[in-house]
Amino acid sequence: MLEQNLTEQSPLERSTVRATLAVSTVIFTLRPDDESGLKTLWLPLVRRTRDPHLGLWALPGGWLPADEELAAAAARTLRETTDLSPRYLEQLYTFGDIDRSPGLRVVSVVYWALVRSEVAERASVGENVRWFAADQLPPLAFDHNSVVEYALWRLRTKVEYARIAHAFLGDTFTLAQLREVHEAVLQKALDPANFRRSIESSGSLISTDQHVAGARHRPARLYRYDDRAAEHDPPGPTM
Amino acid sequence: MLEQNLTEQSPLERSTVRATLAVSTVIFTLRPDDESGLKTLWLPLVRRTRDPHLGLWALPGGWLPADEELAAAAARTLRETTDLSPRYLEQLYTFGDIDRSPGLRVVSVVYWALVRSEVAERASVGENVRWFAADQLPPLAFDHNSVVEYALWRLRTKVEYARIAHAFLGDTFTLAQLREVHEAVLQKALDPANFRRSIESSGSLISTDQHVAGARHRPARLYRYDDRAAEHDPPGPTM
DNA sequence: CATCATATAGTCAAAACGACTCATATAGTC
DNA sequence: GACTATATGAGTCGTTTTGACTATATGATG
Repeated sequence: MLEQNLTEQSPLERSTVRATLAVSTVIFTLRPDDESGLKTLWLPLVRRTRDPHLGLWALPGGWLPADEELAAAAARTLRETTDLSPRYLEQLYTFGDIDRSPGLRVVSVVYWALVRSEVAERASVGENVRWFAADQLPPLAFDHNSVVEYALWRLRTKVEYARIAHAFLGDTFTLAQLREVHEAVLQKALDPANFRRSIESSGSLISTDQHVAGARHRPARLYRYDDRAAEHDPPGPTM
Repeated sequence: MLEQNLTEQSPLERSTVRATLAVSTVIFTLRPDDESGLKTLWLPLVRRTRDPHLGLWALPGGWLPADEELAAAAARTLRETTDLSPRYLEQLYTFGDIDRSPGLRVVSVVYWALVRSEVAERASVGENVRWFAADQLPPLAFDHNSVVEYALWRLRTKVEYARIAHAFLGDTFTLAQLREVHEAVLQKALDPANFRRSIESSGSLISTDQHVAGARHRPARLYRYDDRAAEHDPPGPTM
């Protein structure tokens, strides 16, 4: 940045043609599939109301204001399209291929976010905002299909070693609910006993003394995510 | 990117104050420590010849030309400061805090790179380019100290599960040389037998029928990195 | 109170891993 | 030419982790 061997003028003087910065967000939630009833990953898209790619669906996002932090811009676009606050927000990747946007050189810093399922149910939907099943997307604007694909890969790999699945749930939840999240993300069934063992050994949950009654079986204990455990998470820039 | 709900004019019209895009690169190589003789991580820095932070050392980089790919810009700054080609180059993170550069809003897409040790030995050094031991850096310009710290964390975690260590070496190398790389990066001794076992089971190397002679002991077999194995590496945007 | 369905606990073998032993092959030394 | 130092490369052993499986607990239902 501000490397001196190349730039003898200020960047604004040097070139009239500059890359433009945008921020986009891949927002995941879990909701029951219409057919199977099983929970699957969904994400909101916005319809483009201008060229390029007018009419196509695209990731929510916008130009980066010079006075707004990157993560704040991602959270804002998330709020504006879904009326939700992210339970988890992390930078995914920066996409900057020259030809990814016709005409203008656009470099997009993409974030990915997780929001709670129940809240997302009543999330705003309109003519220009719609939720799609993450693995059944139509052709999207720009390179957004591959962006989503990469975000999906990141979510699926990270859920296996990081404590992020609880971001889809409320403050307290049963192990069965947490397992349901893992199963939905990984798209495979998990053994309840083994799942319990691995979660317990990770020390990421605190067991409350509350139970959920009403079901036609032994009541399940409610757990809470252990915030103190987050201190042991990998370092580096998050959010 | 090009989100429509927010932006009713083109971004250029909308705001005269825009963020400026830069690309920087953390370039790692291995070289023997002056005292211990053990190989440690080193990286090249450039001295700032203008404000802000005039005189301080900084990561090599520069403004992003609108007609150059992000990774190409990273590789170019790498070539311009070290005269080397990267054996490994990957996007690290995009740093964009509002106050990270005084005055101007600069968003830096940072790459990290590995270059071969032997070649880096004769790499260009000058008044304004110098190599530093990665864990003994002076106070750097901007947020570059934390950038390097994050790059170091990324290198150390990734070398344990990805096949990147060979990027420090030549086309063929002994297992002892590869182990020396791992030991230098992880800063701990590794059991030769166990290291051999894990590498062999990973299937990332092809054994040649060549051996290195001259040493006062049993000659070690030379191995070659298996390019076909790279197909099984994680997907997503690389380089 | 028998039954059902899931929560929770426990078992067992295979695989992965760390620490360790030992035979092998060269170059240098006597 | 025998001996020695040294690192390669193969193998052993016990511990930990992991996946598949079995068994028990408990409230709701009829």
